[in-house]
Parts: sequence; structure tokens; C-alpha cells
Amino acid sequence: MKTRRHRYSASTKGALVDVAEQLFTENGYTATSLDAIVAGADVTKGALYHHFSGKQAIFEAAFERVESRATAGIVEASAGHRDPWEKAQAGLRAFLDAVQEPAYRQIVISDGPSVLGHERFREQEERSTYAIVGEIVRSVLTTGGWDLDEDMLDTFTRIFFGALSAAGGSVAVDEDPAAAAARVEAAIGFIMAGLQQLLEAGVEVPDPA
Amino acid sequence: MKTRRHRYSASTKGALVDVAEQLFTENGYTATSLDAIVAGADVTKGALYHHFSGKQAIFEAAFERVESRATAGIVEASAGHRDPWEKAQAGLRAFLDAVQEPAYRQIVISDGPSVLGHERFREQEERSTYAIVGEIVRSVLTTGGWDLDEDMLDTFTRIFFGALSAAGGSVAVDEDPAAAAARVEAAIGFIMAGLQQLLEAGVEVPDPA
DNA sequence: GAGAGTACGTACCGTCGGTATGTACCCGAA
DNA sequence: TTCGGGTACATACCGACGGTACGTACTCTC
Repeated sequence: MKTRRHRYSASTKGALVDVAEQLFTENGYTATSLDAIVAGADVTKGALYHHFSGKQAIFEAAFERVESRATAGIVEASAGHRDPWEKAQAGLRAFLDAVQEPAYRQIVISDGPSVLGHERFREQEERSTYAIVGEIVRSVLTTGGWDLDEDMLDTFTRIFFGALSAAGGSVAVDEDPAAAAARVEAAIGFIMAGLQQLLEAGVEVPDPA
Repeated sequence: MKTRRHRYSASTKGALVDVAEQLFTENGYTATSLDAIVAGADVTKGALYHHFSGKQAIFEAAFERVESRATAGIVEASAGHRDPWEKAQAGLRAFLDAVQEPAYRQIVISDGPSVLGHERFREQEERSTYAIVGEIVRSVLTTGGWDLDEDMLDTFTRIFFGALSAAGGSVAVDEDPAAAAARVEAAIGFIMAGLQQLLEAGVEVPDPA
């Protein structure tokens, strides 16, 4: 049941996260004070500490919102493609787009790891963009009958996810983002083509065990 | 000329960086207070602010030290190999080792970007480990007469550097780091083998322009 | 309509980064 | 020899910020 109090509460909380996301994006985590957030949301610190346990908690709320936006964009773009390689191409483009968003770069990539800590950051990551990359990597690498165990699939996913994150970051700061994105697409495409070559040649992934 | 004053000064500064590196590694940047650093070095804040302009400056000193250690390790390991592919293999192993060091993970990977800011972080990076990865990528990719322009080489470098950083981080937190490192080596080796395949087949890198 | 819980507001505290100022010491010039 | 000046710190203090304690108005339920 939605009572008026609940609606007021929800809107206050939402306004706080709105302002927090904006200020965190513009100034970074440490340079954003709680006073500035509550002033922007036209409330006081009492309201903030009623809804969140502290600064880290409201950051995490903004973090999750930004992550879920990025995830939605990639899912939407990669859906509708049946062929795994086409799906990967479309997902790659969407990923490169998402990672250029200022909020994503500042909150998720830059401040995320240090504010949330490694393990918590990893947790958040693994149920959003990382999971999507994992799905795409799985569908691409298992095409053609490769049998990779879960550990090896996860290793490939980490590698590709790291590659895409770094590449996306460089795209975002490039003076010509469109050209940089095109280069990244070409390079990633070339690497994937190499994997396809091996696949067609019947080369096995070496067993590290 | 080295006077006694200069020696005293150098040792005080060195002690401050020693303690700072340790505390930053253990607790992270924000959770490490300047009071704790100066207490650990048995001096006062006056001494710290005489040698450094502030908290960020002493962090950067620790950052540079950790980076140069990592760089030295990789250079040492990859030296002595003539064949680019062998050089890459050796460099990869050394990189995976370096990136597992707690100081490197916390100070360089986790806190580095948010504390120094993107551009400053990038500057520091590009004259240390990134430069080495770039050299190796260049020597590997230009073998056999490929002609890639600088932009494309840099794109490949960013991709591999990001891949290796992420992979190294996952190795560090794995419950069996040795096995995880072996998986990463296998996966990277497989990707490079794919590139070799394309190289032998005479496939051109698509021109994104 | 009265008690209880919610959704805040207000006032305050401890910590921390940074600064201003003082001081002991060393070193080169007169 | 001494004496001015610069170096290498120490001491005292400030303002900002994260967090807490407590008060209060409003609302929902019984």
C-alpha cells in the first residue's frame, strides 16, 4: 500500500540520490560534502541519515543506479541478435557508449573501487555489466563445440571485461571519441577474428592444470 | 656535496614515504591520516609539510616508488629474450607477479585513479608499466611486416594493458593464485596465438578510418 | 483520539587536512 | 670568530566535514 508518507519518503530519498549522483559525477567522492548534497535536495542531514547509513551508503545507491542504466543499455543493444558474433559486436558498441558517460566513468570506474572496496565493488560489478560480458563471451567461445570449464570461461571474461573497460576509458578521454571507438572496435574485432581462426583450425585451448 | 643536513633531510623524507606506503597499502588513502604517518615516522606534521605539499603529494611519492618497483621487475624479466613472443611471455609472467603485490593493488590500481585524478594517473602510468607493455605489444605486432599506425598500436596497447591489469587483479584475489595465473597465461597465450594465425594468414587489420 | 512509529530538523562533537608561527641548527661570508 | 640567513623541523591552532544525539511534527492504526 502506498500511503502519502511513503510517497514523500520515496521522493525525498530519490531527490537525495539524484543530487548525490550529479555532485559525485561533477566533483568526485571526497570533494562532495554531505552538506552540499542535502542543500541540493533541500533537506537536512537528519533526512539523509534517516535514509542512508552514511556517505558510503548514498554513494552506493548512486553507484547502483548508474550501473543499472549502463546494463540496461547494453542488454537492449545486444538483444535481437541471434548470431553470437553479431551479438558481441552490438554489445561492444553499447559498452563503449556506456563507459563514456561521465557518471559511469567517475562513479563506477574512478571512485567505485576505492570507495566501496575491492570485494564490494566486485560484487556489484558481477551482477551488472560484468555478467553481460560474461554471457556474450560464453556464447561466443562455446560456439563450435569448444568445451571450456567455468574457471577458464571466467578468466576469458575477466580479460575481455578489463580490456573493454580500459579501452572505453581511453575512448572517453580521446579528443575524437568516435574515431577512438572505431579503432577499439577494429582491434577487438581483429582479436575475435583470431580466436575464430583458431576455432576453425580446431586448435584446443591449452589446459593450464 | 652531501652535508649532514642533507643526509638527515633525506632520511626523514625516506622514512615518511616508507611509513606512508605501508599505511596506504594497509588502510587505503582516506583511512590513512597524516597524524598516523608522522607518528609512525617519529616526526611531526611540520616535517611532513616541509617535504611535501600535502597528503596527495606524499601519496604520489609512495605511488611512484611502487610503480618503479613493478617496472623494474618487468624490465628485468623480459630482458634477455630476443624473440618478441618469448619476451611477451616473460613480461606477462612478471606483470602478473607485480600486480599481485598488495602495495601495487591498493595504491596504484585502487586509490591511484581517484586520488591523482585521471590525467595525472595516466601520466604516471605511461612512463612506467604501460610503457613496457606498449613496447612489447609493438614488437609483437610489428613482427612480420604489419604496418600499424601509432593510434592503432596505442589502441592495442590499451586493450592488452587493461586486460592484464584486470586479470592480474583477479589472480590476486583468487583462492589459488598460482592456478589463476596459469589460466591467465593460457588465455592470453591463446589470444596471442590467434593473432599469430592471422599474421601468418596475411590478414590485414581493418582500417577504421 | 491517543499511543506509537515514521520522517525528518537542529545542535553539537571528534577527527582530519592544512596553515601560521616559532625555533634550533648549520653553513658560508666578512 | 661571528653573524646573518636559510634549512629542517616542532607547536599551536583553524575550518571543514562526517557522524551522532536528541527533539519534533506528522500520520497511520486501533
